[in-house]
Amino acid sequence: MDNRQVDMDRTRDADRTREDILDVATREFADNGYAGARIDKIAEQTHCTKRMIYYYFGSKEQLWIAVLERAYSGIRETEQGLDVDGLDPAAAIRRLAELTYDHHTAHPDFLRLVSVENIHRGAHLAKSTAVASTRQPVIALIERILLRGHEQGVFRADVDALDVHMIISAYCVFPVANSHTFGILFGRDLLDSARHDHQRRLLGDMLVTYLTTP
Amino acid sequence: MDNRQVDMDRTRDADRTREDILDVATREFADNGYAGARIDKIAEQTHCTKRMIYYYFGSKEQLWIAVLERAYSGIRETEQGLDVDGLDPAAAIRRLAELTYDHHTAHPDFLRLVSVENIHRGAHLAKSTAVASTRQPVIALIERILLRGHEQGVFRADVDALDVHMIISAYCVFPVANSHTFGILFGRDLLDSARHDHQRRLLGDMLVTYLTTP
Amino acid sequence: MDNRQVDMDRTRDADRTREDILDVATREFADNGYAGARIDKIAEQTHCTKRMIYYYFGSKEQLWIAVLERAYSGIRETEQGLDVDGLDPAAAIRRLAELTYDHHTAHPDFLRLVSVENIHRGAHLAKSTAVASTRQPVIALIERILLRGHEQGVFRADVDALDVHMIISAYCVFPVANSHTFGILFGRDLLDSARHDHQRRLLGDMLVTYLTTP
Amino acid sequence: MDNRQVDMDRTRDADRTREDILDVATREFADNGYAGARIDKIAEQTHCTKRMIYYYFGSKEQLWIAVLERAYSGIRETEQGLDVDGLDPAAAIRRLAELTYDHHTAHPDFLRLVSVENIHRGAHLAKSTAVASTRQPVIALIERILLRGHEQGVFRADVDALDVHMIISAYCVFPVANSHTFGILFGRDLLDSARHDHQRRLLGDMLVTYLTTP
DNA sequence: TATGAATGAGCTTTCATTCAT
DNA sequence: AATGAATGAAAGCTCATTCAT
Repeated sequence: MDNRQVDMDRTRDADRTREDILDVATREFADNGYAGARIDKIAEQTHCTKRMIYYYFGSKEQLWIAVLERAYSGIRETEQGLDVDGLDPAAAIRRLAELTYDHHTAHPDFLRLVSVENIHRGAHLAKSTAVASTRQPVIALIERILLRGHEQGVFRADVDALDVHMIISAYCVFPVANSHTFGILFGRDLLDSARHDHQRRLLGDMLVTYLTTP
Repeated sequence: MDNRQVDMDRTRDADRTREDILDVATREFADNGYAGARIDKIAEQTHCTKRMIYYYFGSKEQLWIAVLERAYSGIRETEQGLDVDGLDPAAAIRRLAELTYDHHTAHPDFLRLVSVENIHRGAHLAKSTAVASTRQPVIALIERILLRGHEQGVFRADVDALDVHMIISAYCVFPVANSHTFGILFGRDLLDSARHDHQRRLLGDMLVTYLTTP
Repeated sequence: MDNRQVDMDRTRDADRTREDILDVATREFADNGYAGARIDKIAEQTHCTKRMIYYYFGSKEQLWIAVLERAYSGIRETEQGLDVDGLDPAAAIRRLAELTYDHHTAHPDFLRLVSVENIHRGAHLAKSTAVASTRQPVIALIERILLRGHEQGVFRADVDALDVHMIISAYCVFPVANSHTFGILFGRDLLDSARHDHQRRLLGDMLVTYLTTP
Repeated sequence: MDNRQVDMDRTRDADRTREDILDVATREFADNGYAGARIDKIAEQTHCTKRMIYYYFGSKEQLWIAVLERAYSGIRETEQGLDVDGLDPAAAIRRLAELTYDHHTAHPDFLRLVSVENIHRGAHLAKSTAVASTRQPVIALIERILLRGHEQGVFRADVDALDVHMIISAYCVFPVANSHTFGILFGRDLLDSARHDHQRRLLGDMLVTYLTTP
């Protein structure tokens, strides 16, 4: 192997190690919160030593930020993979709502991380230039759909895209972020796969009904 | 003073100390999560010593459970203070939604505690007989309103009370529980008092529109 | 034993533990420098656990400051125990020089600590209000002696008390602070007790000769 | 270029790298002591990697010894550059004292290294054959001056060259080695350039006065 | 000659908890 | 009912050093 090849292999190994650490750290932070997460436990479940975690990430806080950043990049990619150009406005909104619902229920760890970060008042996310400074294309997307709906005379005019996004987020976050306490208090498992379709459809129904009522 | 009087005073002192500890502990847990909360810091801000916390509550976990129980009793009292008998069904639903919205935005610490408890998969709440075994009268209330609405022909029939409760909860929890990350990512402060009325009305509008659309 | 007695005993125990820690820490810091000193080693040689060191002093740095403060209080007490009122000016200066020489050669650890603190640019001493803000009565003492000598016509007039103090300090510090490198390079043990009297007398001779030469 | 030329270039590069490392290491050790110095920090400030430091010096301790050796060679060269043959004995002593004073105030890092080495009881210097086994010509020089002074009837006879050297060293080392603690305690900056001439002259005055007083 | 990745051992510090009174 | 002193276990983190190439 020539030197270039060797360097690429090393880089690939290093990247793999980094990803490996991030995978395990995501689970540990999501399961135990920031303060409850243990660097030792992360090391144990990784194919590397605790020392390497500091070698790659510098500190527990920076590891946490890296975990957060990667988690946020996931939902953004999902949103960017969405193509609603061929759909009528109501179907487009419904499509976005369903996509969000599916992503959140499929990635409970992501929302657990978000909960933890909110407990810490977003202090770490605010530090992350990678996340904080990113434009959120989903808002522009909703704006386009709402405008199209209004132009076609099917949507009411007085609706704000950020409000719509908040409604979708709130509805999709809740069953994941609060499933345990809700389950204990009300005896219903919000993540029960038997309820998935019903619950997802309810969001679309409610939104579309609201948007199409004059 | 006779002995009985002395005992009552002691009891009152003890109660006051307990409440004092719970107040401080609520803030500490809400601000730092379960693992991040420090018994030392709670003791510092209380008019008693660390040893007293153990005297009254036995352990950090039991203190946490006591904090949770007291917080849940707050929302339950609010709900039980609600009287919708004089209102038509739409107004009644709107009233409940607004009451919930107001309670949650007025008690952000409560929802922070709930977030923390969900991170821990509700393990402590499940242990608490005080909370877990309590009937949730709010569901029965919603059922009565929905039934009345259906009987009067103003509400659709195919709506589940628990779904309605989840919608309300999701919408009311989100601005409080996720205000920081949402603010950083989308540049809008969901707790801005200037937006309070608009946001609260939007929930009622959306719910009533949905319920009254055949 | 009544409660007051018990409290006093506890206080005495606590004080003894503190002093015990300071004794051992003084040696450890003097032997290894600030960074080289090990909290573990201090704990080993103390009748208490490592945890207690943090209980009493809070951090390695604060322990270091406490060690420094106690060391400086030693030389100050020695100086304040000095009474030169009955001596003529030349004898008084000689007495002060000898006292300083004896104190420094008798407390090599003190000067090792001072060396270490100078390596750290006095950063910790500057923080210590106990030491930094203390008046140094020795300067006033030298001023009085110099004035008396001038009034009696035996001392020259153009001498500054701080210069005299620096000369004494420099001469008394060097054999202790630099004994090892000097010994290796020049083959003479400056702390050899056989040389003590000669070296001590030389300082007095030189100072008095200088002060009394017009 | 022929092979010999290539080898010479390599050697020159290697020498430059060595010097580069020694420069940076000198500052790092002088600023932080032996244990406080960080190989990582030295590497950062050098135009080479950490691995190279080990390649050239083998270990932290050997690097420290190399730093010490180079520092000592500096003062020795200064002393050897001194020519007092044309001066009368008093002027010669004064010249030596001034030269030493100037060298020490001009090279504070050197004395910081010496302080650090004394904290470690000269253990490393003793290992260094380069330094420990070197004859110290300065002593012979002082002996010659003293002898000449005595022969000319201007100096007293009972003075030892090593004592004179110690006096000079003590006086010249102190303002540099103890400037920080002295400044904090007595409010005078011993390295203030405005005081340089005065302080340097005082040493010569005192020495010459002592040597010339019968 | 040169390097990026990796590490074992040990560092300072923290924390919920208990002991003795 | 109340307390100051004390602690074992483990946390996050660091450091001089070496491996593989």
